[in-house]
This record gives sequence, C-alpha cells and structure tokens, in this order.
Amino acid sequence: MPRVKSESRTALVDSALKTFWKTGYHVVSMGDLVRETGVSRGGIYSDFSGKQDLFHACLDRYQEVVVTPAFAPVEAEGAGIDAIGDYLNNLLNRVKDGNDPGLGCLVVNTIGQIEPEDEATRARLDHHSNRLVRGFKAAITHENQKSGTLSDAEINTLANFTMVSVQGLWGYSRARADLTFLRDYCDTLIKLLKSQVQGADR
Amino acid sequence: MPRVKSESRTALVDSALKTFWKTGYHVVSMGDLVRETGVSRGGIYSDFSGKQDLFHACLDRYQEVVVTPAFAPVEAEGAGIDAIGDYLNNLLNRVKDGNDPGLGCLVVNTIGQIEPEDEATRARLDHHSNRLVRGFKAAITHENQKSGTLSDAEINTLANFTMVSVQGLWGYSRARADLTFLRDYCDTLIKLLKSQVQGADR
DNA sequence: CTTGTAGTGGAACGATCATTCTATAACAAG
DNA sequence: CTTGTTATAGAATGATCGTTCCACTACAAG
Repeated sequence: MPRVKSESRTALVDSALKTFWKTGYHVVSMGDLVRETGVSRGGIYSDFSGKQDLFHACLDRYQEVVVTPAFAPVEAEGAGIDAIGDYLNNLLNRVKDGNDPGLGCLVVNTIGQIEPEDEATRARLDHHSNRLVRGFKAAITHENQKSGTLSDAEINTLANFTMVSVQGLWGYSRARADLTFLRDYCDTLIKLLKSQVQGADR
Repeated sequence: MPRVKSESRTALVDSALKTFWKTGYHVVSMGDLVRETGVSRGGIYSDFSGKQDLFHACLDRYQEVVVTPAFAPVEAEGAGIDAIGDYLNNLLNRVKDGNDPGLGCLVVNTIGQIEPEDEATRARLDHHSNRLVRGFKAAITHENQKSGTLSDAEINTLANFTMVSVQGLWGYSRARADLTFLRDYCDTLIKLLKSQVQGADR
C-alpha cells in the first residue's frame, strides 16, 4: 500500500486557528495560511473544501483546545460560583503566559463580522453561547442549593446575564490588554453573582 | 462664483455608516458604498482620502447620531442608575422600530476585527469606551450619594464592569435578536447595580 | 527496482478589490 | 451665451483574492 493519509492535520488546524484568532477571518488570506501553517495550497485544499471549511474546523478545534480546558472548572461536578472565577482566570493566565495569539475570543470576534445568512458559522457560535449558559446555570444552581434564595427562572436569567457579560470581557480584552483592569472585572462579576445567591437584598 | 461645494456630505456618511454597521468594514466594498450611498466613486474620493478615511468619519458620526441621543439620559445632570436602564432601552427600542440596520454596536463590532497597529481607529474605540465609563461612573456616584455605601474605587470598578458588560450586550445582540432575552439582561444589570449601591451585602 | 499516493511549490485563472482617471453632464455666475 | 466648478458614470489599472491545476519530490509497499 502507498503512504498513509495525513494524520488528520491537527497541526494545520491549530496553526490556522491562531492565525484566524489573531487577525480575523476576512483579513486572513490563503497565502497567509500557507505561510503560517507551512502547508501548501494543494495540501490545504486536499483536506478542506475551502477557506470557510477550514475556518469551521478551527471554530470546532477552538472548543476543544481552548474552551474545554479553560471551562473545565465550571463543567466539573459540583462546581459553584468560584469555578466561574477559575474559568475567567484560566483564560487570563493563558494570555499572561503568552500561549494565546492575543486577547479576545475567537467566537466573540466572529460574531461581529459574520453575515446573517451564514447559518453554518452561526450554529457554531450558538453552540458556544449555549455551552457557557449551561455551565453557568449549573454552577449557580449548585451554589444556590445552600441557601435556596433564587428561583429557577432567576437562575436562568442570571446565567444568561453572565454569558453576555463574559462575552463583553473577551471582546473588550482585544481593545485593552490591561490584566489588572480585566481581573477587576472578574472579581466584580463573581462578587455580584455571589451577592445574588446570598440574596441579601431580596 | 461657481456652484457651491457639497454641503458637508452628511447624507453620504449616514448611508455609509449604515452599510459599515450592517456588514462590517472589511466586507463592504467601494462598489457597495457607491451603490448604497448613491454617490459616485469620484464624489467619495473627492471628500475622503479613501475607504478607511470614510470609515473614520462614520465612527465619528456614529457617536453623534446614535450614541449621543441614546446615552443622553446617562449624561444628563443628576442621572442615576435608572438612566442606565433608559440608555439600554433607547437602543433596544431603536432596533424594535427598525431604525438601525440590525443589532449590535458599530464600535463593538469593530473591536473584533481591527488590526493592532491601526492606532487611528483604536483611538476612536477607546474614546467610546471612555465615554461610557465616564457616564456610568457619574450615574453610580449620584445614586450612591443617597447611601454613601460605595467608595470611589468601588464606583470606578463598577463603572468599568458596567461598560464591559454592556459591550457584551451589544456584541451578543448581533447573534441573537431576541428582545425578551435582551431586556432580561438589562433588567438584571440594573438590579445588580442597585443592589451594590444599596450595599445590602457589605 | 517500479508503482501509486501524499504532499509540495508555484504558475495560472477569473473574480474582485481600492484607487485613479477620463469624458461628460449639471448648474451657478458673469 | 461662455466659463468655471462639482459631480457623475464608468473605464482602466494594478494588486490581491480564493481556487484550481500541474509538474515534481518523497516515500511506502510490492
């Protein structure tokens, strides 16, 4: 038999992911991707049907290599509100350690530049948002079990709020790479969430 | 004397603003702008040095025609936290009435697709963020004067948090045009801010 | 060795981009 | 009318885009 087919090209996708993340889908050219990934044009097109297909693979891979490890504390069994703080700090530390191509979140960046008809991309963004809400809801629910302050509807609303607010953090972190500023945001969010569960003002 | 020079082209900028807002800077072509604004290529280039220059004019105009009226309650003398809710609902109602090209915020969308070296654009985005923080800080400070619960540093932190969180709202509103969902976010934010000023849990 | 496949480097293609230019129409002032 | 200015429609330009194609190399299996 001939040579074995490429071992699934994760290195290509990882490299393309960084490029898309740093520069944005529309600005990245296939020439950029060839240069940054070290894979030839033919190689890319043999594994993906085109630029958009590769980008979708990057969005999926982003969930695996960035969201899953960072969000693990929240998705862990018995996670409470502090796990949300761990999640935020996990990503902030990635930035500090220089593991990420820059700040921001690939999903949040993409929301701002996707065209409304692009359903395939939109579905991936929705999946991300739903994943966050699901995690936040479980964490708030667990924290709330101690006091029983919040109703189910209130927990839902709070989880949705947290998701939206956190997407603001990642979006804004692209504009301002001030770790102290960003950590203050995280501390405030956690404090606010806890104050709601403790239900001090109800 | 000959014919008078074009009356400052505000109609051109207004139209270009909508196009950039809806579609995003990189996706909009000069051909799109010619078609949407009804101004010829020569006309555009006689008033602006290029696409980026026109875009900057749109960012500036966005402050005037969108942010200033919507944010007016917050920037008004004696505004409190409810003014922040008015601001959010002002923009949500614009969407409902179909005045805006879609959802989202031109500034937030731009943050996600600007290249780090583009200082001229970045300065305009910073100006917007600073304006929001200044307004939120004044409103929270005024509300806090009744109880005196929060320190100056705490007010600063809360104003920064609010700005980041609100940018999350406008960013996410592009992905999910569900007015009920978005209003729930607004109500939650206002409730959280008030609970902090009342200082129930301190 | 030969054979078949995977992958490369880069030319080629047609489309589209931002920008410039030209010829012309519209109109105000003399 | 003529003259001067503004703006138009659209051709032209040169660059770059995503995509396709091809000659060639590397290598594993027979």
